[in-house]
Amino acid sequence: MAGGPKRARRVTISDIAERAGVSKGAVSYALNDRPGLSDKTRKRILEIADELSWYPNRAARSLSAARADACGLVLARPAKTLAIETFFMEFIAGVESALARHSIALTIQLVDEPQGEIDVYRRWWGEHRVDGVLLVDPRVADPRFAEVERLGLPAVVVGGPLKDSKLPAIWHDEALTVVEVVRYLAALGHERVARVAGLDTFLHSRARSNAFRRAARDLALSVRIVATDFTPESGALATRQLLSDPKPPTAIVYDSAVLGVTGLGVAQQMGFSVPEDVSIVAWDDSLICQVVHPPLTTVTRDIPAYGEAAAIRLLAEIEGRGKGDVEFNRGVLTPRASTAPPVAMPGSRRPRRTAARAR
Amino acid sequence: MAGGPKRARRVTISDIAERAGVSKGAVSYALNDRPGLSDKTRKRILEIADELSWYPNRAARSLSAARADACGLVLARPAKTLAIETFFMEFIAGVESALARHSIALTIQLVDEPQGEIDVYRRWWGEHRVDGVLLVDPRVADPRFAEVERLGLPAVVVGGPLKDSKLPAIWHDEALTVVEVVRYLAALGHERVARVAGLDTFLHSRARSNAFRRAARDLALSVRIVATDFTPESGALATRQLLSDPKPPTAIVYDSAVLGVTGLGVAQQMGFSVPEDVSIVAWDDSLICQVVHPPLTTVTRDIPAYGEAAAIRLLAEIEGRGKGDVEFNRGVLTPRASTAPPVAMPGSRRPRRTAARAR
DNA sequence: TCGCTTTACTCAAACGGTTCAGGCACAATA
DNA sequence: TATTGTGCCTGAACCGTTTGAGTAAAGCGA
Repeated sequence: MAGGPKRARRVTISDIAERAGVSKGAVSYALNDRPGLSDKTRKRILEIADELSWYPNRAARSLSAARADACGLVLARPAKTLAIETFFMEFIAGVESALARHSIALTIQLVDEPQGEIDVYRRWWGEHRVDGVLLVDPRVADPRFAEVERLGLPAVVVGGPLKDSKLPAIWHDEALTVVEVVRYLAALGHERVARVAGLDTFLHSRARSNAFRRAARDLALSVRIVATDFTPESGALATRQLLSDPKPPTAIVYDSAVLGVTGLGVAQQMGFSVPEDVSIVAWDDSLICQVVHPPLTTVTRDIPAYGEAAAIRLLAEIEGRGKGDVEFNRGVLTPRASTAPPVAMPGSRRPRRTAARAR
Repeated sequence: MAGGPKRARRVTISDIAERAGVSKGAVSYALNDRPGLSDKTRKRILEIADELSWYPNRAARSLSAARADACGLVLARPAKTLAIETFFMEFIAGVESALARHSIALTIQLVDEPQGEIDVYRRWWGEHRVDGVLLVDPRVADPRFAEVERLGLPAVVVGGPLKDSKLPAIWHDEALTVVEVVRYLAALGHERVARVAGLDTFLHSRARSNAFRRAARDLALSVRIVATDFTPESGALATRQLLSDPKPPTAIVYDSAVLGVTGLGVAQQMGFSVPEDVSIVAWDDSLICQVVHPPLTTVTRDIPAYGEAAAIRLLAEIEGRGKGDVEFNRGVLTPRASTAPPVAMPGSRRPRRTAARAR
């Protein structure tokens, strides 16, 4: 009671019915564009609804329609890496724009660990809080898929396709893009390429690593892959490892924008000039890749559009008109100044230092 | 019908009542820990509920309790800048963690323009979709406040305090932090300082600008302020403007991490050495500030904690036990390598170039 | 034994929509 | 004229939960 804001009683269809001198049922028909009313009455009801600025009570509607008019997204990455990875914010923006068109809300929850994610799905579905969910960051032997199927909770996996689950997925061909990148580096003349990968338990990261190794071997390039946990710290470490090698790679492909930018910094700090001594490619583009010097060559995807497509597929799934996986446009290479032909340094152990930074 | 997932009928309190041989009312009392039941019956009911893995149907509960058990957050910045600013993701993480403890969902919507934001509030409140909202990025003469008050929608403004509205706000003392930063730069020996501000319509940005100007004048420093729209492009432009001056500032304070990193890049590209020729401070910290070279001196705030406090205040407001504004810990200066005493260059028009980049 | 309180429940009405089976008036048809 | 529609609308049940009113039985003091 202590001085909370006054809550005006909100308008219901009964108010409209009373005012229009008809029954609740008639009002419902009018508001939902269903047949069985004369145009005159329909128009009058709609006008009154508008005049009273009526909005349907979602709880009431959900209760009888058994729909929540909301979709869910659980993010299970540590808050620290979530924030610096622009992927998710862009993805959410895309999902949102698709859902908003259908007046469907997006409910978000952040959790610490994968098991917590499953608990959220159970609760959400049990409470009828969501009609469906998007599963991101599919993992190897991911326990979420079986649980979601068991619950009967409509879901779309972002990334895939999945071999061990019948859940629909939206994905794009990572392998083709990887081949494009490796071929590009080979064409520039690179013979020793490396990849700083993300978590090897993530399907997409693993798929890229496999494709990378294969593509490099096909082109007879020497290849090294170092795994990270997507944190800048681990990316810096990986870069140091790679560049400390007696024969360091002349091109490094990073699995995210953050890793790429971090790697660039470390390389420059170690006295390597980019792109002269080492070329750098980052996987997802982000404005941060464009403002560093040199700007990074990246693999660019339209992430908001990806999110939008995922949401559209989920809505189809919820309405029971789902039909298999969706293949999305693959990422394409956007060359910038961080990649160039390697400067030959036959036999030399020490990198050329064009812009040495004092200790 | 076309092959959508099968939906198992979900458990209701009637099922529990039947199984326990009691009425629905009794079940409700047991599940809500209300008096009027013997311990034995209560225990039995709870066991059955657990066994059937029952979850309360939120729609039904909302309908009778007139609560939505959800809070809303509308983000009205362009998707592009939203994604690169880590502030919001961190903020959301904090909000989320507080709400999750009360099993309250967070509903997010992105809109293009401020008017759309108001429409969303109207709809959300009309539909009983949320119990309250957090208003971010308060502006000068912000139309949202009056509308939210008119609706009676519980809200907490993030940033403030507000002069022209009775809405509760959570804020921290920008002026004190600004003074700390300016004093620090003055103590290092800087005599010409500049600020690359965000949108001047944002209250927090304006507050910082005012405090900045005053603090610099108090210390007899020459001061320049350039406004941006928070995009990297506008930050780059502002930096170029400032550094093209015959007597360029020897220290620039940027209003965001993105602006700061962009500014650093531009400065270095223009042949200015950081921190020798120009010191750089960025307003919010982010890992990206730490991985560039040199790492940026920043104003650090605990943003997740800020979000958490905002959510807690909002919950209080919703329950009608609100009590004025909340003052949060102000940001503190975290000095890193991007700030140092300026290198004197008496009369020289050209900056010293310690690490000139070609062209 | 009676009256009174307490305990432990039941019952039914909300909450705000949707939906379906009528019903009434009027027109068309046989 | 009787029958059959048809258009337009009403009334009531229903979705799953909360909640206040009602009640039967038990407990208790006198």
